[in-house]
Amino acid sequence: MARDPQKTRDLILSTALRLFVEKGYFASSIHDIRHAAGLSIGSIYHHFDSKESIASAIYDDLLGRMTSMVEDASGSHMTAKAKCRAIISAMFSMHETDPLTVHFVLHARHREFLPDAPPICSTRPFELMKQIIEEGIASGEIHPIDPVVAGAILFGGAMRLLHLAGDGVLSKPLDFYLDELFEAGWRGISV
Amino acid sequence: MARDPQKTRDLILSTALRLFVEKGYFASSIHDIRHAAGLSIGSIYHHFDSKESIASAIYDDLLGRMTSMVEDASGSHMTAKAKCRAIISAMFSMHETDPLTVHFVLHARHREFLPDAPPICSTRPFELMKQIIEEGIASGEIHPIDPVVAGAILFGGAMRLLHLAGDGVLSKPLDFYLDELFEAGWRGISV
DNA sequence: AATAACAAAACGAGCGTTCGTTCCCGACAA
DNA sequence: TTGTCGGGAACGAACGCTCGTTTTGTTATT
Repeated sequence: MARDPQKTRDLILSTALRLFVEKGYFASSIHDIRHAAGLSIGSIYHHFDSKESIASAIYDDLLGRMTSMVEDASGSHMTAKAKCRAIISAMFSMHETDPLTVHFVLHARHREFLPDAPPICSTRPFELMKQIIEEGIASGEIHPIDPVVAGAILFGGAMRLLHLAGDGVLSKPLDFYLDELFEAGWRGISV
Repeated sequence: MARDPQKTRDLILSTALRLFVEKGYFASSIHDIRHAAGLSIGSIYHHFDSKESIASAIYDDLLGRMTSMVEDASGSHMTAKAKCRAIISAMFSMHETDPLTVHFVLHARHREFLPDAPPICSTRPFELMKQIIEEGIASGEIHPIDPVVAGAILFGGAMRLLHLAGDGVLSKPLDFYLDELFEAGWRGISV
């Protein structure tokens, strides 16, 4: 086995992520991860304190990536409309390149095995989305309705599609639906 | 203990549902249910074959209730718009009277502990919703976009709100948002 | 030589489940 | 009325097993 600590650590994380998504957190034992990664129990516990800390590391990593994705999308556009579209587009293409990550962040019941994690809707990326909506209302781009409702229509619809894609019930790739989805969602909440 | 088999059975189911929602399926042991319900292990296994069959019974029950709810809402209205609104309204009021059930059907990763259950989006109630959307497109009420997209906008937004309500992050009761939500969603997909 | 990295075996708690037993109550004969 | 059966319901100690974790031993690197 390659004696490269960083590589081993990443191997543990990616293997665990794959198993967690495929079979769920509780149905994936440390021994399963050991076997799938071709490592030993000792090696895994050398790099991580516990099974929970593996899940925690995965969660932190993907939350970080999602945050920077939303920040990028938000920072490189001026209008609320362009920002929202960029966010949804980025989430969709993230699903193509890294479906496991998106699946994990959307489907996994993190609070069930990460009891100390805050509810996902109060994490940074979701706070940013809410903020963009509020600015759009303030600037007159978006109907003066409750920001929660506007967010639910626009991003809730996108998440629903991500869910369906994760369950493998969509016949087309996600990008195929992007234009229609965003237009319909935006028409619903724009002035 | 009251020697009424039906009462005991219901007690097991309601207790299990509460624990499953509160702590998750895997974190709730049969012994926990035994303790919370004030029963014995033997009694529980007298009424159910296994822990999984308890979850299965809960799942079947709520899926049945959801199906009849959607069928009622669909049958007592003529237009797609009225049907969709009735469905969302019924789901919202179901959340008020029986939040645990809604939480279970929306949040729980059923496939994780009910491996033989079909994906929830291919169950009866969700098929019915899809069908209503398709009829609305055929009759000219709804924009001729992909039915998947229309469904995601309208029902995905509602489900997002149900999620948020389940996480306890909404300041108002769900009914408060119903009008705004449905109007925005419908404006997004109607002609 | 010292230390980080990995391997393998073993551990003990807790899980879902089993099973022999007890309890309760209606049926029915004496 | 009384007694005694039958059987469904409830009980709970105990089992086998899997889990996450710890301990101990080996290899590689500096």
